[in-house]
Amino acid sequence: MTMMTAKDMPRSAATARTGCPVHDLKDMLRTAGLRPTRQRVALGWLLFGKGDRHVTAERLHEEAVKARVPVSLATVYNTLHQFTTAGFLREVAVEGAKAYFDTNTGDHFHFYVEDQGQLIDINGSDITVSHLPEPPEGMEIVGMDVVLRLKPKAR
Amino acid sequence: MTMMTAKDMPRSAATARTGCPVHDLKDMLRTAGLRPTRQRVALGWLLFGKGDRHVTAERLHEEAVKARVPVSLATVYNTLHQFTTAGFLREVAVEGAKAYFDTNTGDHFHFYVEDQGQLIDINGSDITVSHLPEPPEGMEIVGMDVVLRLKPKAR
DNA sequence: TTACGTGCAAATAATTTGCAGTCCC
DNA sequence: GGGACTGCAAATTATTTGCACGTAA
Repeated sequence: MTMMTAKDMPRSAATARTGCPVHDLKDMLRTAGLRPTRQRVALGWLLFGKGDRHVTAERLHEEAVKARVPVSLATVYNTLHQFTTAGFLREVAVEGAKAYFDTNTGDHFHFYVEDQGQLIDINGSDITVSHLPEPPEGMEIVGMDVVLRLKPKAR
Repeated sequence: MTMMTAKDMPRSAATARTGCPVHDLKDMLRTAGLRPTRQRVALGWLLFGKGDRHVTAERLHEEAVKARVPVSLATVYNTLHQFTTAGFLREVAVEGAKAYFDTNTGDHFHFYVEDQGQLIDINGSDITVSHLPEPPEGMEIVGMDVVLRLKPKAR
């Protein structure tokens, strides 16, 4: 492994599909061995229905409640982890205790606005990481995180 | 900003000094406006006395207790954050709720062994990140994290 | 029907905070 | 001596778990 750019990255699982979104979602879930329950379909709809997103469990829970899909916070956590295990989401570690989940499942890069706790995708950039070192014996690289931390410019 | 390699990175604050280590430590603290209390000197000693390290608050607390420097976990947290604010440490976000503190304060790169929660410096490597994108208007890039996640090789 | 899911509330884990007592300058 | 520092315990925050009940296949 030596080189990788943002352009190589796979897109999110949902955008690869066509046809009836709800039907596709159910298929997605079944393929992963997950029953397409009301909650999972609703959360999947919120997550994959509008392009790439970054959410915390708490924010997704708020959204679901607003969308009149009452679901417990615990189930949101369960579902996010099931989706992650299934490969529909990727967990992004940025700082502190908050876990962010990203619908763009490939290795890719982020801006992180420290003061707002906001994650921003770096898309279609020429950003390149080269000369990756060999992993230690018996290990393999399973992912790469690149986070550029932002702050308001001092003036 | 376009290019940056591990070789450009500054070393840790402590290794830049010479002479009596304890004296230097106290100087370091005073310079940062921190009183050189017993606990802070002891923690500084543990942190900067043996080259670059990565610690969690909990591990450092264990070490301090073993080294017969009883200090409360709360004070360890306080001290780690004070050192970070002063620029002696850098916080590394890798995953979950754990915060790692690194005595190497420059932007640099890590391996992270997911199963063991272990951080490994990538030192003296040719790893290069180029073509960094411009930050959004009014923002500036204040740091970069690159984490390569490792797992035991499947065989 | 029946195993898988869900919701709730309680349990954990990591970290922070309030405050009374202690220590450096 | 006085404000900065520390330790303890309680409070927060983010997340997980146990278990009775509900529901998709």
